[in-house]
Amino acid sequence: MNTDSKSRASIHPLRTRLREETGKAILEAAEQAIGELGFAAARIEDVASRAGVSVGTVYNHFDDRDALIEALVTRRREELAERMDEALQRSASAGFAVQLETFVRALLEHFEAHRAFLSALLEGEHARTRAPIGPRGARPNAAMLEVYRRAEKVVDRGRAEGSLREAGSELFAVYLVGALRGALLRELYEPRGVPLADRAPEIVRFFLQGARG
Amino acid sequence: MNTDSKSRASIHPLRTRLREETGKAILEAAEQAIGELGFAAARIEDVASRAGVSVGTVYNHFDDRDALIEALVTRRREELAERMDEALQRSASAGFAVQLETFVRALLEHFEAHRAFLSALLEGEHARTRAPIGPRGARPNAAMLEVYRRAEKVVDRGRAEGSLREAGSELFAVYLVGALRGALLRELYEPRGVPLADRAPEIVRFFLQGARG
Amino acid sequence: MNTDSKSRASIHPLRTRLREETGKAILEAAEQAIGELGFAAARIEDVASRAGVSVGTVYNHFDDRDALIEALVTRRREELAERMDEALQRSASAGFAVQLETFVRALLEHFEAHRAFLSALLEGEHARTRAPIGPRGARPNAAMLEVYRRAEKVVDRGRAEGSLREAGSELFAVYLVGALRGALLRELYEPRGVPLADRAPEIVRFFLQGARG
Amino acid sequence: MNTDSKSRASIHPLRTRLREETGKAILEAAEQAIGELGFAAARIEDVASRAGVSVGTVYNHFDDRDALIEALVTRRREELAERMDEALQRSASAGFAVQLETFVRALLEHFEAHRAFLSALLEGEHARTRAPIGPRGARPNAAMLEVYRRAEKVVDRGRAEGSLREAGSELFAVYLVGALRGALLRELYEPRGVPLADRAPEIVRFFLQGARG
DNA sequence: GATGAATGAGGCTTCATTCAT
DNA sequence: AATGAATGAAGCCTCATTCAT
Repeated sequence: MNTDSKSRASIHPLRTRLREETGKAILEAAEQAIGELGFAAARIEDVASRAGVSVGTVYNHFDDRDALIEALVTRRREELAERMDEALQRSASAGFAVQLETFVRALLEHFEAHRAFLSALLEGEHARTRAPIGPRGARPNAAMLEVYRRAEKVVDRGRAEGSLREAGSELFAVYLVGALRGALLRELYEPRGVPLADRAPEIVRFFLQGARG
Repeated sequence: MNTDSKSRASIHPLRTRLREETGKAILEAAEQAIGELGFAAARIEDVASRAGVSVGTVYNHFDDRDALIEALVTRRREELAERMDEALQRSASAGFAVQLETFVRALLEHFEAHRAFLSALLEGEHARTRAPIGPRGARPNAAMLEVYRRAEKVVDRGRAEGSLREAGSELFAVYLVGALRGALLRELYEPRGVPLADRAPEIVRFFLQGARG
Repeated sequence: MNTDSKSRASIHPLRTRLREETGKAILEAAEQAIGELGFAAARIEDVASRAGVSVGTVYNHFDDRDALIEALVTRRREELAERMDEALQRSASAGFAVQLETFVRALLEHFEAHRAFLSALLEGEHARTRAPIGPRGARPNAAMLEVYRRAEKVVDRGRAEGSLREAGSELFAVYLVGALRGALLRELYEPRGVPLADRAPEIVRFFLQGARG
Repeated sequence: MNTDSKSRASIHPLRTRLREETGKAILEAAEQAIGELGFAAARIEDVASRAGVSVGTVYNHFDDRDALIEALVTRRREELAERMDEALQRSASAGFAVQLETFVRALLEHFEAHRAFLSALLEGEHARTRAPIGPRGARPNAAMLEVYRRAEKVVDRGRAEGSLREAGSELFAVYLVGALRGALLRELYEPRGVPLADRAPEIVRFFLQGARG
């Protein structure tokens, strides 16, 4: 959002609150619009109408389209990071397998909560807006980087304590996230009634033992 | 492409050949442009200039932007399908593990051959052009469906002959493709010198034994 | 026009008024542009510049080029219908010959008021925009249908009260409108100083007595 | 057409003949295309395909689109002029009323023979192609001028020999042609089985006696 | 701050015209 | 001469962004 909301918080707390409410409503509308229409097709007008405000108001809260999307992605990424970190901390003292499952479950839950947006986010694991600026080339999006970083950490622990083998382990995190992502997309296309998070043990088992054992 | 090229092919074989060359050149230019700029940002002009033709020529070969993209995606999908089927047949008489690796290798090779485009294709595992078709949001793209279908077949064989366990097996294909996809994206972001296909044994081992064994 | 202008009219009456003004200005600019350039040659840009707005604004008011033209034609047709009906009612109690002349005069006056546009409207007594609707070719345009309908009514009255003969009378309305149209076009090509409406008695005399009597 | 066909007529009579055949076929195709699609919408490709030749061939015969249309209009106009003149001469020695009817009949027959094209020709009694060049403004098309000229002549004779009154007579030709045109359009929209030419007596009666007598 | 009409750059598409074969 | 693919100027339309109220 445009203003640094701290500065006047004490002077106009209500106004500030309202402003923040509107900002959040716009972000949620953007998530919804992008979920329904995709990054490329979602127009500012789509966001505004879903938020129940005018286009002008959207621009009162965000500098431009890119800033809006960036704010949305950033916020979701931070929420995801928090959730992952919380899960990792909570299970830090448990065994590796438990921590692993806790981590996987956290991811599944987060995606379940933002299923619509997820669709569009996974769309570009490497984010890309309309007008590419600067030298093009694939870049993993920041959210996925956060995920990979934590996944690496968990894998590292497993390897350190001998729960995972060394050979070929540099891609374990990648495989784990990939398998997870596969499960998510499948759920997206062929939704089952079951909560997504219930798949966690199964995924962990696959990760640890593979499809044979 | 627009042609019913057969009709006069016998009269002007050269011209027909040239026409087909142009069509192919445009498709390749489209692949390149989309690879560089993304589905949403690639303009017809970008395609035309990369193909060394004028915009008008693109429209002499394809009805509109969507038709061009569809033609490209379809062609690549068919090539991929052929490659997968060839691999499966070639290894049909070999053991399950060998067939699995052959299959994985075929996928890796195909993606390596179309690395640029791949980036954009994975972008939307659920394809979505401008106008989302129908009210529905996510749909797996046709190419991925072809992949899943074959992967299921391979997994089925493994399960049938007792090489894979039953429990949780309905998502094995999904995990396999997911892990593979993870490896591909990683390669995209942090390319190594090694041919991608060399990763096949490692991925198969992970799939069969998991990260523990 | 695109508006459902009522919805917020009470909130911003001024803005609503302005919006309607703009819409009307665009319609008038379209009439002018079409009058000068013809249906086929008049570009949206021509309309916009004559209205003193940008292209975008035209599209804020009308869905597309066809909608704009349709709106214009419809509006003029309705005005014409009103004018004709008013004339017919005003002269309903007068004698047949008087009513006939009043009717003719109303038509002449209307066309005089929209001389520029008239040229283009008569251009296609059978309307035809870009895409001919259906496989069929010629269709009388709606405005002329309105004219014919009223002309038939007047003729019917004349016949009913014995002022017109029966024989061959089914085309009398057509002849009347045709003769009128001829006079209009002549005026268009070789304008005289006299108000067009002054020709009414002459035309009526020709219609009733022919060129002999 | 481009070449002055006389120059080589004696050297390559066959080739010349073929060339002329093609040219005529293209003109007829153009008439057909314009009849179906309208002046504005008929593309060179539409003409070429109807003529069974390629676009290039059209350009081998006519300098550009305007030249093609002009050639078509000119040819039809000349045919019409011939037909009218023949009718006038044939009936020169007959009475005025007979000549009038002969003239009207000739017009009706001509239009019947080119009904499709007629539709488009009447569309613009003042011709107007895509890109208007020079100062715009309504101009009667040349074909109609030919018609008016002859109609005036006939009317003049009638007036000279006292068959028509003087008062208001300067527009009699205009009324006559207008009434005729009305009848033609009516036939176009609501075709009857009867040959159009059979309407001649009726129209003449209306012209001479009006709708009353 | 909210509103929504106005703006105009930019993308898509058409089609008259050219020209190598 | 005929062919038809290539060309590119020009028109339609969209939508991010601005700004007066």
